[in-house]
Amino acid sequence: MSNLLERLRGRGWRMTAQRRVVAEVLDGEHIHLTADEVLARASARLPEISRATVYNTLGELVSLGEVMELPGDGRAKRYDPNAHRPHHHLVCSGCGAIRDVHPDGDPLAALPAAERFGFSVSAAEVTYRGLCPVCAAP
Amino acid sequence: MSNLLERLRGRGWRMTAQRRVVAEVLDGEHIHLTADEVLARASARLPEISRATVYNTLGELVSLGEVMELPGDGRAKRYDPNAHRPHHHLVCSGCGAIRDVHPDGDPLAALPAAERFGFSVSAAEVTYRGLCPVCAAP
DNA sequence: GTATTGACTTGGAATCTGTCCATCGTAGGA
DNA sequence: TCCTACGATGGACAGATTCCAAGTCAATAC
Repeated sequence: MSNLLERLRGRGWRMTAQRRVVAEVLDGEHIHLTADEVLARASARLPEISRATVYNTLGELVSLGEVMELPGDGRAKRYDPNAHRPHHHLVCSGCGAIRDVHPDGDPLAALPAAERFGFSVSAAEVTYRGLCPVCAAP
Repeated sequence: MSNLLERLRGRGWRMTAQRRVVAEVLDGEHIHLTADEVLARASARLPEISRATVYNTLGELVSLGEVMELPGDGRAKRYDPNAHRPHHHLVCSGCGAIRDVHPDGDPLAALPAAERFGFSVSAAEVTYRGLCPVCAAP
């Protein structure tokens, strides 16, 4: 992600302090923050950043393909910066922790033509559910 | 689903007109209604039913494992009554139409132990995305 | 059949997410 | 350095869901 800012600048993105901070907050592995969490972390570095700007910037990063939007299991969507490397997600039913995972094979291949209802199917997202070591312990 | 009411009664569910109507509304194949749509259809049969009751009843059906909750691609969650028969979903990126599908094999098997991070993984949900025949036609 | 009681329902307020908009500020080119 | 178009701001707004206090009723016991 360190070169994300370079890439964005190369695409004609106007660089501002706010956008830089949002991009920095999303840097790392197994990061799956809600917009509100992004706002909280960004505010710690740039207190005057506004909620609208966080939403705008996240929306732009998503449509640029740099960030993946995950349908929230609870209410809020989560934002995953590893959009350039295809992966799926493993979610703890107890505490909600999320890990990026890489299953074998292509899940798309498992859907027979007879089950496609004439759709042109282009992608498959897999969500695995279970209990993390901590929540499974009691 | 016709025996859903029997099963619920057997589990000690207190049967009320409201709960019966909500359960009836969810009867069928390829049913994926939002809470608001459930309310609208339930109101047609029982005009005085309240929104809160619909949410309460849907929440109970979900925690009883009778109904599956689908994270809404747009805003509102959708409720799928076929929870007793495992299946996955095919969603049209154009119009949002949803079909129940049954891929070959068990997607759980595709996740190697090394990718499970110590979780006890118990389920996998697959969402296929593509364009339905109507939306694919230019 | 009637009384009883605790679970269920109600409707409106509150909350949580996310979007919109008019105005102000500023990055980056001239 | 100056301009200007694009970005940021914050407050209003909207949609979805949850909360709550008060009223209602299904199921059980008598």
